[in-house]
This record gives sequence, structure tokens and C-alpha cells, in this order.
Amino acid sequence: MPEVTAARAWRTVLESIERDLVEGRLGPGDRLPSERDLSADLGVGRSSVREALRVLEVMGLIRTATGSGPQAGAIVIAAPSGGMSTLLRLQVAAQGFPLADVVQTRLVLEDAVAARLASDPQRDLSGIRGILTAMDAEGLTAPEFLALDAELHYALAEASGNTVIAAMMAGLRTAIESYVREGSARIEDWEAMASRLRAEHHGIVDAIEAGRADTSRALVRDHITGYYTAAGLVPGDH
Amino acid sequence: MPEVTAARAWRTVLESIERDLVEGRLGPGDRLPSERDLSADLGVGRSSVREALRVLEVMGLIRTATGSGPQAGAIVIAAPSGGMSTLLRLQVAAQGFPLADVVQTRLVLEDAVAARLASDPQRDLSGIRGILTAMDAEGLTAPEFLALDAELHYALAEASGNTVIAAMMAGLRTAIESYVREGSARIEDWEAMASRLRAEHHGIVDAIEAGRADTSRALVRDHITGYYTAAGLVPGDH
DNA sequence: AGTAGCCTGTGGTCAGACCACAGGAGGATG
DNA sequence: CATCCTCCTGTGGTCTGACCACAGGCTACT
Repeated sequence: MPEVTAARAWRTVLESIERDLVEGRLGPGDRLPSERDLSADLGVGRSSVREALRVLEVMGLIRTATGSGPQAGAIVIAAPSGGMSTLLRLQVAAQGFPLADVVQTRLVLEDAVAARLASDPQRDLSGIRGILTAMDAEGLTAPEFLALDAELHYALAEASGNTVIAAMMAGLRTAIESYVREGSARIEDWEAMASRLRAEHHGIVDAIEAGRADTSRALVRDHITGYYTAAGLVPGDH
Repeated sequence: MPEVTAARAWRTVLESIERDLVEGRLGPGDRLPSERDLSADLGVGRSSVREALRVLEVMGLIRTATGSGPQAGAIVIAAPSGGMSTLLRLQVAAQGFPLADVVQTRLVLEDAVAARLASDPQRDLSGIRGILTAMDAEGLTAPEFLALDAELHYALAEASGNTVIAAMMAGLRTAIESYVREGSARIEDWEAMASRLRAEHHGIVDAIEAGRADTSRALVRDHITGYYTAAGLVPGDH
């Protein structure tokens, strides 16, 4: 007997759930069987089931809740940005991803987002305008400003309509968040930097709304590289 | 007593290890303490430690091995593409990512890869040429051909020097692999398609080596969209 | 009819017990 | 002295059983 399960009981659980997802037996909003049932059905220990569920939870596929009722248990949610953020953040921490590569990837994606938004006549930037207004407020601290900045860039990615790019943008941002925060302390005149960033944001959004794809792409590139070099996160050799 | 640990013992383990990574106490090649030691040090059960390690393993941060000696135990490896592939594949399966978004993201990234390679005089495409030669062989089945195709596109991303983009490309490819395979069955004259793809590959690599960024980008776009529409994976409304 | 309390099932966690495995230590052997 | 073989140790992998806290439904009492 070649032991079909090979090894790794938790992997069989993961594969079983993935199969259920692929073949449509499970979908967003559905509830997984209880850990004890899965354990019995698949012939593995409950701890192995839990290891698999933990992976799914961290990757943003399910949400777990204690108690009873329809909201309890493990439920498929498929919220990708959380998992992407965790993955990228950990890989950067483990030096699997150099910071420069993360920044450059962000550049590539944001570039594409701007171009796509500029050439899409159906775009709706009302939410983005709201964030811009919020950022124009006086007296924002650097962390507050950066939080709004993250929100703005994510909203742009979301508005472009591509969920994968939006999730990746959120993840890339999270991965470098702590470094960005540290970098902001290195900037001497924060108020000057803030007003520069404000102006650049308005310029980008204006260019997008004017449908000028190439202009908005260029502005986005300058905006991002400008800040990162100013914060000393990336060599200015671009 | 406000119970500092809040909840979720496994999360404290994850956070502890992440802190060790960020602050340099752990790095690639290092060995983690044994599960039993971590359990005792952090004051949690061994099963909670295992749940955290499982997450790290699936995300590609560590590798575990049984037995004794320096190679046994959990070792930091930071191999990002595996985790990225799992994440994207699962999210697509759970309908968190529409197929069209995945394809489009691949387009964006590959576009950037081609442009970057074309404008980089230091590029080394010798490995890519080797794959092209392998793909020129006669009598390849569709799965064999597609495997080489995946290898080729990944090699291009790798050659561009951006590890994040390379990992994302690998992940995106994995996420749609099964659909691509199915799609290949829908193509009536596979031999004709194969030679068309071969010609396009050569054209792309030639354009890159000639340093013609815009041409290579256009060729890449046509190459990818062409195949996906032919395989019926994406509406032809691009 | 309303309400208070119990009961059940859920995830969260821990403790302990095995197993298979890989490698080193140490003795037996030539 | 060198070599081989065996046992021992520590590792992850797994299972079992036992609690706990919690949320919601159910029931019995008022």
C-alpha cells in the first residue's frame, strides 16, 4: 500500500477545501462544516483541520467566529487584500523581497492604474475627491496624512476596477508601511512636503479626469519616486 | 487583569516571529527554536505554535523537516513565489479574484517586464534562448508546451531583476493554470497555435534584445491577449 | 405572552501521548 | 587504529481527549 495520503494530513484538508471551492460546492458566504465534522469526514485529527483552517484564515479566505448560530463557525469570505498584505509584509521582513523591488512594483501597478483610469470614461472619482479634501485639512500629523495617502492610492486602484491590482497595491503598501513611517521622520520640513504631496495628488487626479493618460502616468511616477527618494527609502538612481 | 495576550495564541506566535525577523534576530538560513521550546518560551500550547508555523510554511517563509541535525526543524527560507501562488490560486478558487482581473494584471506586469528588459543593456537572455529552443522541438503535447511557456514567462520576469514581480507572475500563472489547460483543449488546431506562439515568442525576445521597448511591449500584449481570447478565457473586448 | 435561565454546538486552547525519521555518539569488530 | 553498526536523542507530524468561553436557540416558569 503506497499510502495515498502521502503525508501531511493538513494538506489533504487544504486540498479538499480547495477542491470544494473550485468545483463550486463552496462559495463566498457559505459555511464550512465544523472542525469536528471535517476531522471525522477526512479521517484526520482535529488539530490538522485547524492548521489548514488557520492558513485559509490568514490568507483571507475564511473568517471564524465562536458561538452558535448562522454566523458562527468558519465562513468563506474571500477578502484578498488581507492575505496579500500579510504575505508581502512577512516576505519583506524575511528579506525575501528587497524594499526596492516592492517600491518599483508599486510604481508599475500605480502607473497602470492611472493610465487605465484616464482612458476610462466611466470612471467615478467622487470618493477620491473626498479623500483629497480630507487631506487638505490643516494640522494633520505625518501618520494621519500617510494614512489618508494610503487610502487615496488604494481608492484609485479600486476605482480602476481590477481587484487583483487593488489587493496587490494594498499589500505592497502594508509591506513598506513601517519604513514609510520611519522615513517621514527623516523629512525636515514636513509641512512643505505635505503641501507638495497635496499639489501632486490634485495634479494627478486632474490629469486623470482630463483623460490625459500619459500625463497622469508621468505625474504618478514623479510623485512616488519623489517621495521615496526624499524619505531616503530608495536610491535616487532611477 | 486585562489579559495582554488579548486572544488568539497562534497570533502571538506569529507576531513574535515576525518581530524577530524585522529586528534581525532571524534571517534567511536561520533555524527557529523547536516547537516545544517556542511553546514554553511564549507560554502557549504546542498546537498554537504549530498553527503559526503552518502559516509561515504555506507563505513560503520557512521549510520544516523531521529528524535531527542542522537540516532538521523549521528553517527560514523566504521563497516568496510559492506563497504567492497558493494565495492567488485559492483566492481565484474562492471567487475573490475574477479571472479577467488576473489576466489583466498579468498583462500589466509582463508589459513592464518587457519594457524594463528592453531598456536594460545588462540583460542576460541566454537562459531564455534555451527555453525558446526547447519549445521549438516537434511533437510537444499541449501540457508540455504550456509548461515550457510558463517557464519562459517566469524566466523573463526573473531576468528583469524584480523579485516581487517575478513572484507575482508565478502566482498569477499558477492561479489560472488549470483554466489555461482546459482552454488549450478548446483550440482546434493546436499545432497551428503552437507555431504561432513560437513565432511570437521569438519576436518578443528579438525585440527585447534589439532594445525596442515599445515594440516588445506591444508584442507582449498581443501575444497574451491573443492566446487568452483564442482559448476562450477572456472576452475579446480589449 | 413574555421572560429568564438552561442546553447545545461552535471555535480556541492546552496537555499528553505516540510515531517516523535523521543524525550523532559510542561501542563492537576487523 | 580504522571502520562499521547500533542505540539514543531530539525533531516535526499526528491524534486523542479534555477543558473553556461564547452565541444562539429552546424550554419552562411566571
